[in-house]
Amino acid sequence: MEHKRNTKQKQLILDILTNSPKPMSINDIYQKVITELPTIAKSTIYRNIDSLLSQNLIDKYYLNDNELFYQIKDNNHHHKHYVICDSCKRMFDLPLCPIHEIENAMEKEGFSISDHYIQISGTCKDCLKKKNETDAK
Amino acid sequence: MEHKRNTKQKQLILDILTNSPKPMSINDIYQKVITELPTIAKSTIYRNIDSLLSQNLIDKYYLNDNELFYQIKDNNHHHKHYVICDSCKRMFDLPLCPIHEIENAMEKEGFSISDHYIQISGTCKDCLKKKNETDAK
DNA sequence: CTGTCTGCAAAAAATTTGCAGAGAT
DNA sequence: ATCTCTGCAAATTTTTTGCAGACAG
Repeated sequence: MEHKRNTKQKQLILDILTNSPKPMSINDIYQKVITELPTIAKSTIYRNIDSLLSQNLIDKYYLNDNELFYQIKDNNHHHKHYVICDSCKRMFDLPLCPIHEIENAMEKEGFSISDHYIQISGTCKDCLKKKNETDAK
Repeated sequence: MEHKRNTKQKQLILDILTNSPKPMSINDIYQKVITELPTIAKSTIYRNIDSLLSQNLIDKYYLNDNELFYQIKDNNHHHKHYVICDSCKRMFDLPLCPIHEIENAMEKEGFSISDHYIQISGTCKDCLKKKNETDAK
């Protein structure tokens, strides 16, 4: 069995994802990486993202537009519950997780759940405030 | 303002999506279309899918793997609640919609919700049954 | 008729792969 | 020392675009 190694390229990608307040696309990551490692090849990004996914260190998913996004796996969010502000793109916590009720209901009907994904979008308190201030002018 | 026209290509794509019990990828659609219209160009599929999306006749979303899927818009599901069987890819109804509770809690905290999306995946009753029968052999 | 839509071919964009050398363990 | 990872270039795959003719309204 092959053994995954730690390289500065991989570590850098992981650091960038760890410090990003929001999910990043391959291009987001690439743009950020080349400021520190200008000679890196894009294929290295692809290969490391695959590697990190298979090591279960990051999550891959899909936002509203046409791109895949990657984000560090957050142990407090192994259920994928996202709340995203349309305006500032920050992500917030779901105040409650309703999935267990659903799970119970569905398993009663004979469906075995392996995964779930909840994404809620809207405008956060801060952006609403800004918006109101602008409108008032 | 340009006016959208109805062509047999577009109608065929819409019919195929209407009659499909499950979401289809661009390739799924293309493979199906060429059995009736062998000379159609793939770019026509892309263009018509864009057109149908902008007419709000279909929904676009993302399943577990790396592909975009399209599905006819179902008026009973304007909230995007999907339950998908990993095995047969059929889609089922959510037995209950928990979003209103969450909505209340979040709006209390000052977040204004514009959209939400719930996807639950797993194995359906039928596929579980098949699986058990196979395992038993 | 007036434009939009189509098929084709070509272009552009995104992702994957082969390889020889660099670097991690 | 071994074997994985990297950068580069090329190959492949996916999506978009330009154009002249077809065809819907």
